[in-house]
Amino acid sequence: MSRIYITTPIYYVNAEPHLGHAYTTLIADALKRYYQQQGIEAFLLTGTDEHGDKIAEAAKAGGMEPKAYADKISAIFRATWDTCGIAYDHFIRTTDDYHKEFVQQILQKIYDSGDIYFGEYGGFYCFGCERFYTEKELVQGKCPDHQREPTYIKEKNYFFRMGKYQERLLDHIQTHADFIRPERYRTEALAFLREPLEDLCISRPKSRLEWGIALPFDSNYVTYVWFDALISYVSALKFKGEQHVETFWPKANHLIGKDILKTHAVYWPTMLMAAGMPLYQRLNVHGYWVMASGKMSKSLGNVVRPLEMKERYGLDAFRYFLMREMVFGQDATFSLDALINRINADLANNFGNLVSRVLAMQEKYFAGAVQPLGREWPKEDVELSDRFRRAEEELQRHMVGLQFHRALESVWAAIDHTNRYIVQTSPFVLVKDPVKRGRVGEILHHLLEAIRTTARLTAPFLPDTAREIRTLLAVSDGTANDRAPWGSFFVPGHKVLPPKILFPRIEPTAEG
RNA sequence: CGCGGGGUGGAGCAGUCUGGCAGCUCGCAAGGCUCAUAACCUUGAGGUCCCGGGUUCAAAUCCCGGCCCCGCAACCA
Repeated sequence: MSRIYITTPIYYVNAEPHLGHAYTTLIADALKRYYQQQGIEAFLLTGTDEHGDKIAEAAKAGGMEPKAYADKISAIFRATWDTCGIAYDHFIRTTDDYHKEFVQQILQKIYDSGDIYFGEYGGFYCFGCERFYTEKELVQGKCPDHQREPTYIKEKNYFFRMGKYQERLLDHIQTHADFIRPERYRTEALAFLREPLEDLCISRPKSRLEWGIALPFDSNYVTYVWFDALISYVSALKFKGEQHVETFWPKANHLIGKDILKTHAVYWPTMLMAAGMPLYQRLNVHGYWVMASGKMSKSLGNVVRPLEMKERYGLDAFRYFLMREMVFGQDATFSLDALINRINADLANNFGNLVSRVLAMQEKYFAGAVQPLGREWPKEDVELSDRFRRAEEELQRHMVGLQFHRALESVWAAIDHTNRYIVQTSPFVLVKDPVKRGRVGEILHHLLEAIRTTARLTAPFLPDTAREIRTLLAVSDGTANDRAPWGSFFVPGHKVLPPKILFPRIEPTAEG
């Protein structure tokens, strides 16, 4: 059986879940559901990144121990994904014991092989910020926060011989066109590699930072972010058993935002090489959500909280908007106007209303009982089923390339076709002629198939809606004959339920 | 010569990799339908695809040059 391993980044627990986190996690979830539907075994990982300066400071500010603070925020992330029904298979925390042990194993292994060495690092250090600044970050030679000159200090630290793997990485990216996608990010990664790679500082002295994983070969140091966070992708599988590492790791598909491209495209593969492990299969990079109302900020009150969106507009509507509106890889604009517009136009008017009108006719004309199809199908019936077949083909093609917006567009083209089919065949007119009752039954049978197929095709994106439609069709969830050919699914006499509003229209005036 | 993204009807955007009648949503105008969530369907108006060259039978798309806008200053994916 083929497999896929899908990961979100592990989210840093210095902030609560917002739009960016939600987007990555929701597409990961949709991908998993899609692949499962295709009969592919999928494993989805998410989790939280909990070590480091900022966490220790935030905890201190709140009068808490770092672990207690991390517990709190991590729980909020987990609860958010649980509430959103994210089908993750494991939730990793970098403070989990098995993770810390595995990180130390890898560090020891690379240290033993000679790719980690002890050296000296010099840089501009601001005692106010407790951090080093690069010359570029300094404003007129001063720390931008404290407006004072940093001190040049030297510090002994451990370094990873990243440069040693530059050629191998370059070669890998060049020979694997799909390793980093979309293309623009692959190009950018190749641009990073045009310059010689410097060795990577991977430690912090405990005197300066205690909240981290201790180096196994020097207890005066903790490992700095890279070896801690990135390795979680593997340690989570390790936790599930060696078998999981073997079967899923080579099929790893990371989903990340463009801000962490360099760490994932350059640091991570070289680390894997040094550890003697296979590289991940693909790095999938998406863009940013840009707020139409200005930069996301608490003072502007435009922070998008996933649970609030779920509460106000419904989870499926929110999911739909994010996946329909953003071109994977590019930036997109977020605005409530656009969200409401999508909900009303695509979900309420086109999709939801279609379900309503079909079920209403089925109820009114036949008390919900499905009618038989004739042996010969008129041209328009064949065209309708063909249109959905085409939609499915297009959807599959677009999903391979993570073109969620186009995948959905394809399904909606079929939905539009269905609305037109109703007007063309006019069952509500034919029904007035008793002689044509049989034909009305056929038309409605086809329309029920259209709805069933739409539910199946949109299930990865709109899981709750798909479930509701199955309920309305009085069909058990995820049955084996879900893929029954068009026309052979409903047994004549099977009763479907009366309509229900799937997506209420939202009056724009009522919302800000 | 910092890096990157973008400029397509009134608005917001796809399409550009892989050249083939310029497409979608909203809005606007006229009409139709009455099964449906005032939803649905049809037709129409509206475009120098930023500009200038080049390649080609054919360019929004490929090549060269130029102009303009926006991020990289975080509660970030």
